[in-house]
Amino acid sequence: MTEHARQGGFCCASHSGTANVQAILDLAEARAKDRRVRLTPVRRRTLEILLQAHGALGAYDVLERLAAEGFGTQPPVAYRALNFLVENGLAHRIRRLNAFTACAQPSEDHRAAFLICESCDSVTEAQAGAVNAALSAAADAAGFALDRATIEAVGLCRACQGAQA
Amino acid sequence: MTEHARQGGFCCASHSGTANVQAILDLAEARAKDRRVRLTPVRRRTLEILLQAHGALGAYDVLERLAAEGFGTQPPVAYRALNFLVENGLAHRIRRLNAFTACAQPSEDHRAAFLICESCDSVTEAQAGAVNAALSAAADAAGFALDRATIEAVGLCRACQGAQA
DNA sequence: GCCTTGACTGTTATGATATAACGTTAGATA
DNA sequence: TATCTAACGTTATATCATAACAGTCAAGGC
Ligand SMILES: [Zn+2]
Ligand SMILES: [Zn+2]
Ligand SMILES: [Zn+2]
Ligand SMILES: [Zn+2]
Repeated sequence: MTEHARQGGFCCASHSGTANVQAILDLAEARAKDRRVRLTPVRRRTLEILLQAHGALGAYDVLERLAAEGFGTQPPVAYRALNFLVENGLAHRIRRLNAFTACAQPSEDHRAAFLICESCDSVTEAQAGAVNAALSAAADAAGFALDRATIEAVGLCRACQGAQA
Repeated sequence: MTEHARQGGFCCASHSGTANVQAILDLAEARAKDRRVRLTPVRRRTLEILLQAHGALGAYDVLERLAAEGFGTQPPVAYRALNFLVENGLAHRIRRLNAFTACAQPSEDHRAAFLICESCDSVTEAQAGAVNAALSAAADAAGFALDRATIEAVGLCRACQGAQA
């Protein structure tokens, strides 16, 4: 699901180097230590899979890859690893796509918004400070104690606007 | 799914009168005429079911009620009616709950945000003008052509804050 | 009026997403 | 090493959603 064609060795800039991936994996290790949770092999590998993915991946996509590498073959294997990553701020769940994506800025305590392209299914993580502030205000006005929020925008990414849809 | 207990004849103020329900049904009729679409019996009844519901209803909940009243018994019956209502601004889909809810302000061209209570599963439709403005700005900054958005907040409603969670 | 046409309904069948429950394994702790 | 718990992998099942097709109905052209 939601995987776009690659062109040559790498599909795009954000996947053309391992430097960034490595940095995030290092950060994940550090955070796990910090929080006294374990970044086990399945969990780590799941994060790598998300980081290397083009766009968000469904749980069953992740599972397929894990199974091919000798990890478990059944859905809970993928769901557990993905939920771990989400709980620890290393991945996000994109509800509109029934999919997951690695967090692009795991070092920040950000509440992200996602920009989902209807044409190519790409998912971009946007800065959502202002959006969350506005949402907090709206929640306050309603007497609602806001914990967290899902903010997902649908439209056309820059690339697909040129090619239109 | 997501149905809370009722207490006596009616569960709460928003369901204690038919006046508002009737007004919305009338508005739905008018809008259908306007748009040259048909508010058929299943569709109308589906809207009524949502309006009378306590919180959001899953498609299969709606289906169960429809089937009991002599409409079709299979999932597409419910999904089609629900999709019609959503497309015509008479209902909203709550992705976090895999559920649907009648629009509380169908007369406005609003882009709604939803406040979902973790404790009682109630869903409140909040004014989201400012939130959408902020989201538009974030999308612009990313070169993203925003079409529409899903904004769902999770937390505690006013009533459940008192009773804590 | 009556026929054409497209929208609507209902069905069967299947696909896609997600979790419950349980026995086993492996890390941490003492 | 003994013990305890988190994590893993499995089976089984629950839940959500759509594809495809046949019969029905209502609006618009003649
Ligand atoms: Zn993130
Ligand atoms: Zn695109
Ligand atoms: Zn609404
Ligand atoms: Zn509540």
